Parts: sequence; structure tokens; C-alpha cells
Amino acid sequence: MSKRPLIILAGPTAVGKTALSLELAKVLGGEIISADSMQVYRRMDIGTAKIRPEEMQEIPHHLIDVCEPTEEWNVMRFVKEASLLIEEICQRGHVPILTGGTGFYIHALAYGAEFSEEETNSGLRRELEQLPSEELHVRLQALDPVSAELIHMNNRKRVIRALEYVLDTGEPISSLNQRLKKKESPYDLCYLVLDMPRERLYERIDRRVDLMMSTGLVEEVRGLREEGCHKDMVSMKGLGYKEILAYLEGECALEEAVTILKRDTRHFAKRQLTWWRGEDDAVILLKEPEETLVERALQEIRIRCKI
RNA sequence: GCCCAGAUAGCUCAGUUGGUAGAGCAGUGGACUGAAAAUCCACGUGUCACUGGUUCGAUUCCGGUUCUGGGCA
Repeated sequence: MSKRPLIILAGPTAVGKTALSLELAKVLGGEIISADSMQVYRRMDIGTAKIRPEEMQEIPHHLIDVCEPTEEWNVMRFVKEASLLIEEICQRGHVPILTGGTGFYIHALAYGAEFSEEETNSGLRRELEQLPSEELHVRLQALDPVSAELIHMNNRKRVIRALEYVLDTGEPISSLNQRLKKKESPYDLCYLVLDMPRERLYERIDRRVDLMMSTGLVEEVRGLREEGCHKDMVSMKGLGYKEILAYLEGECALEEAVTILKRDTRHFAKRQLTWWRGEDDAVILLKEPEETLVERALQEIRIRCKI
């Protein structure tokens, strides 16, 4: 059986992925799968710049609003759901278009990362979180020296994850990573990354945050807070949520929260770009000139996928 | 007009008992495989406002000029 085609439309926040994804879906008979770690949460609409139903133009959108903000979404759930969706979409004779800004999710899906079902030792993480960074790192050195070499001691989250993995599975996460690195994509990929000059992108980010503020971001976050969301939840670590929550908790002035939000969003966009620079199959698609954008995207798709 | 205080990195400022200077933030680059909008790492040459003087040597001391605050008329 030949591989399923998969069109990926990635790019930093605020670059304009949504508009292009709609155009492509219309031309190709596509269905859109969102690769976004925050748009999965219901009632987090303004801060995640989620597409509204009336903007979808009859194009099916998947993996948006599939999780409560009090729950935790993660890569494994994403890969599981998205893989099934790709299969279903293809069986319908449609083209799957993966659109979003979470590079980590996109990579895991595109290169077929596998996750074991039984790894569920949640008490272990809480136990490890109590330990000082130095001790965590020393432990990792003993169990998985390769990872210890790669992961900086201060990077507690990744040190903990690496420890968790060896302790649960008996296998160092570094050897899993090496195995996965050699894998070829199970899909017939067209991996596009939409980009534009940094300065213009940052201006768009600032403007978009202003727009969020004027369309009720504070009210949205207040509502979530009232239903019990708090800053330790994964959903509330999202941009716009953590900053506005800090304001609502009286930790800073609103104006300050907005400034920080803009700054953090710029930092995020920069990190996203770093991620895609390291993706071997990614093709950078410059947004300008905008008049020819759709045509150029389609050209790349025709070259890379047999559709 | 007079008095006082400033003028140093894109911004806020520190500092040099005279030997051409450094923090935070911004910015840039990087890592990333079950939290990823998370988490973490690395990167600092700038006419030390201008102009004279003292000095072997001035961003630092002294004089003048310009500009910016604040005060008094």
C-alpha cells in the first residue's frame, strides 16, 4: 500500500496559517487537522486565536475543542487522535491538511513516534519533582548517561521526563530517541512552513494581542478562573492565560500584563522558528508576495505529494 | 534669567580612588520525542553628549557649550 499523503502547514503564531489553510482545503478538497496544543481546550477561544465556526467555510476542522481546560492534553493523545483522523479523511477521499504551530506535535505525528500505552506511573513524577536539580541530574547520570550529557541540569522538566522513562520502561530515553531518529515518515509529506520577515511578524503579534484585549480576553480568562481554572493547569500555561491570570490575581497591572504577553509571544514565535529550522523536510514558504502565496503553496504540494 | 541634578549598549541604569566599561530587560542563535503557547542553554565595542584644559594617559578631574529633568524668579 502506498503512503497516505499529508500536507503540513506550520509557521509561527500570527503569521497567517489559518487563511492559507482554508484556501488550500478549498482547492484540494481537504479537511483540516489542528496541530495546536492550546486550541484543543474548550472555552479558550480568544487567547488561542481559534477559528470561529462561521469562518470555517464548510471545511471540516478537527482537534479543536476536544478537551476541558481542567484536563491535560499531550503529544501522545494528539498523535493517537490525529493518526486516526488522517486515515478516516483519506478513506473519505479527502486530503488531510495538518495546520498549526506546535512543532513538537507535528514532528511526532509526521515521523510516527510511538508511545507505549502502559506508562502511567504518575506518583513517580510528583516524587521526583521534590528533589533538587543536582540530585536529579546525578541520578540520571547513573541510569542514562547519554541523556545526562545532553540535558542541562537546570532543565528540570526534561531531566525528570528522562528519569521517568528509564525507571518505567528500563530503557534509556536516549536510545529511544536514537531509534526514532532513523525512522522515515509513514506519510507522503509536504511539510510547509509559512514565514515572513521577523520585524513584520513581531508587529503582527503586537496587533493581534491588542485585538485580543479589545475582544474580551480578560473576560474570557475571568470566566475560566471562576469555573476553577488555576495557574498550575497545563491549559493555563498558555500565552494570554498565564499573563492575564497574573493580573486577575493582583500580581501586576493590566498594562504590564499586556506588555509581558506581547513579549512572551514574540519569544514563542522565535522558538517556533528555531524548531522548524531543524526539520529536514520542512520547506520554507515566504508569505510575500501574498498574491502568489496560494499558487506557490499548491506548486510545492504537487511536487511533493501525488495528489 | 539664575540654581541644582543628569547626559554611559536599542531601553533602564551601575561603574571606573584617572589606565577606553558591565548588569537587568529588549534582541539574536541553539536544544527539545508522553507538560511543548512548556522547559532550558548560550551570546554584551558602546564616538562613556560636544568641546577645550590639566596629565605620560581623561569616559572619570577642571572650565565652557548643547540638551533633558526639577526648583527659584
